[in-house]
Amino acid sequence: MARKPTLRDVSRAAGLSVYTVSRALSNGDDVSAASRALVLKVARELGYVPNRAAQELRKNTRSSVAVVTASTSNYYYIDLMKGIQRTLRLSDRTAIVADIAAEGVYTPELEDATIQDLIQSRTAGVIATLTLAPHNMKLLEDWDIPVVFVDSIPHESATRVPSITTDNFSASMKVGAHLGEHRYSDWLFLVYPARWSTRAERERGIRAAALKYGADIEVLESENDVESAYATLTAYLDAPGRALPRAIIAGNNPMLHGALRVLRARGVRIPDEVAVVAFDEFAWAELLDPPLTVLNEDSETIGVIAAQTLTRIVDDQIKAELRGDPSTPVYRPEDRRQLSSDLVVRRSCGC
Amino acid sequence: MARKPTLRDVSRAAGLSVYTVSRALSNGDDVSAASRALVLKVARELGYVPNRAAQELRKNTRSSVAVVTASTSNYYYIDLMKGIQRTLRLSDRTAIVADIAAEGVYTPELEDATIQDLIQSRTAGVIATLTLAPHNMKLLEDWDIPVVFVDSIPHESATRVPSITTDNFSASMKVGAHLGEHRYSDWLFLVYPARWSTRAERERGIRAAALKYGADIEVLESENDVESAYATLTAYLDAPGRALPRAIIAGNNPMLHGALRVLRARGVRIPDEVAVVAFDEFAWAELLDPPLTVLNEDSETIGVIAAQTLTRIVDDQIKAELRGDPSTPVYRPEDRRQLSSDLVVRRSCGC
DNA sequence: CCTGCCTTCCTAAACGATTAGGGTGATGCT
DNA sequence: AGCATCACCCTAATCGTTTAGGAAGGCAGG
Repeated sequence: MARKPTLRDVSRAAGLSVYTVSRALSNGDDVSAASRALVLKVARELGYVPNRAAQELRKNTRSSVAVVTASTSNYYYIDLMKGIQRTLRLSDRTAIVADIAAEGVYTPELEDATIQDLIQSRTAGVIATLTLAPHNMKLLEDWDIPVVFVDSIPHESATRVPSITTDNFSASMKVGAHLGEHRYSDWLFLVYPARWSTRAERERGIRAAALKYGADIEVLESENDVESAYATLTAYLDAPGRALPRAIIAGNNPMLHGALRVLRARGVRIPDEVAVVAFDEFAWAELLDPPLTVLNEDSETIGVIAAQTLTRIVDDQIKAELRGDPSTPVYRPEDRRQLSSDLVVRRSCGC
Repeated sequence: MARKPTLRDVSRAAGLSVYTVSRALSNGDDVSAASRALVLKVARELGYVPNRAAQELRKNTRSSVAVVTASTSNYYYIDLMKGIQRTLRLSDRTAIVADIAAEGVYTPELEDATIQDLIQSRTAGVIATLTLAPHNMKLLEDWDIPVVFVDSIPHESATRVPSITTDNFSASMKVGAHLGEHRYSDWLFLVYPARWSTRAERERGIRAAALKYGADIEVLESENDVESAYATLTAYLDAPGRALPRAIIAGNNPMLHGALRVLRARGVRIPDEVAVVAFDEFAWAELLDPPLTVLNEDSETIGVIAAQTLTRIVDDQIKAELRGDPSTPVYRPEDRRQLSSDLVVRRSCGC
């Protein structure tokens, strides 16, 4: 198109002022039925589409929400996004995904750059899947950008910030209890670093369960990807005089994948020699060999609730601003939610 | 923060004009070293962050690229996004994901609304994973927004629009040839609808291979999700007098998932009774029972190339605009690329 | 006829950045 | 001295919207 039509073009073509055109298009009053019809007709003919940058600048509003993540290759992420997108659509907002792991590895520099970028675009709000650096939380707070954590918790200094997680402690207890009932007495917990904040509660739950059932528990930490998990577990098992554990608990999908690869490489039979259970349900679990017993945390629902919470906070901000009140986001205590989860029992646990 | 600092605030605090401040911050010349240092210091102290809406409005630039998809739950999508994000980051652009399938089902209305939304935000460009309706292509063209298709092709009216796909015909021939060499003579191709444009070439390749190896080929179409695939295949096999095919070719991940579930439910042994091969490699394929023979199409590379192509087109547009030329996107013939792919041979084919 | 009150529309000022065009001294050259 | 050149900085217009603050006309009631 030679020149993209603007409001002014429509106004000229319709013989009305930009004011009237603007009002007509935004369904405001102050416009006669005849004018409105004319404006709509002309706008359609010209193919007018409002410029959102201009709207946002003038109205001081923003329409997109950022999802900050470092684990787009984790499968639970797909369901999470599904829930988020579905919910945001209801309030005409869009999600933008900001992955702060370049080539699969998290870097603090990228986190900083990303946050800077989000502030530049004056994002309406942030949904974070991992704990953000305190100075970045400060930055977002300064700019009145609300944050909601999913499956992760904020830095301890920000205890008011909402967070939607599974009740990881209870979940881990469930996992542990199941192993305990099988009378396995020697567990290995293969887990990602504490930067992903679910780690702490999951470990606490597993340890509590081990204590309760009188099992030995070893916690083995690996970087959060399949290759690292494979290497770490292999090195662990290769240590002199080390015997196979009776049960392996995989902290998430990459840990599970690495562990299964190790067991297969060594020809270890599941669950006869080693039982396996894992956190985070995924589509193929039912078809693996053997079908996997997995903790299902319903990430789609988590996504929905997170998006609802954020939407509410943002809407409250807008209302406050209209009243002339400061637009600092207001967090409610009930925005901190822990969802329960189920153990999907299949075959890998020995059932 | 009470009031967010603007360029004017910085200029006042530094005792310089907005012009000088703007130049200093954007690394332009026309500014003394002393002033620049002062400006940077003041800007940092005030916590100034430029407002991108204002920048984009004034400079008539845009910084985000939209990925239009209807299959976020397909696993290849993860790798695709990885490639796209990684590439866009190099030119300081961000990807926004626009899913035009609500609740997993594609709707034309949502496609229209999404395109409208993209034009409102004056997206720099679009990467589409499925064929878009002709009137929407027209709209994007009117607004000079370039489009690149990945793993899909544009509507026949838009033959110049770039498209990065695997060479699906050759790929299917490879799949078929492998089955042919196993001397299987009775194939079933379980496949998604033609709305996903890879369907046509994949079917053509499979048929060609069947002809070449003298095999019988049946094409069974299902909606593009696991449940539908399961239902469709079950209904097919339950028809009176129907025998099991010797080999099943699954058109993509959801088809494969549905098929495997059916075979498991019926206690069919793979590959002894029925061999299975599938399109689209995915992480768990090596761990399934049995490990799956799969066509690997390297979606990450596809993502990278698509993003590079789009970036180049957009950059050309910007240059043209600076020269005063029309900013219609220019597509080159070599932007239509077909990538080769490998068959990852594991066990499910009978090897 | 005057007044008040709608309804409908307009003018012009924002929003926060970029930048064309112009000004001011200092410096160097003839 | 006179003049050109340069480095540095400023004023003000501009991008495409929204909206406060009228203004004009019509109508009803006194």
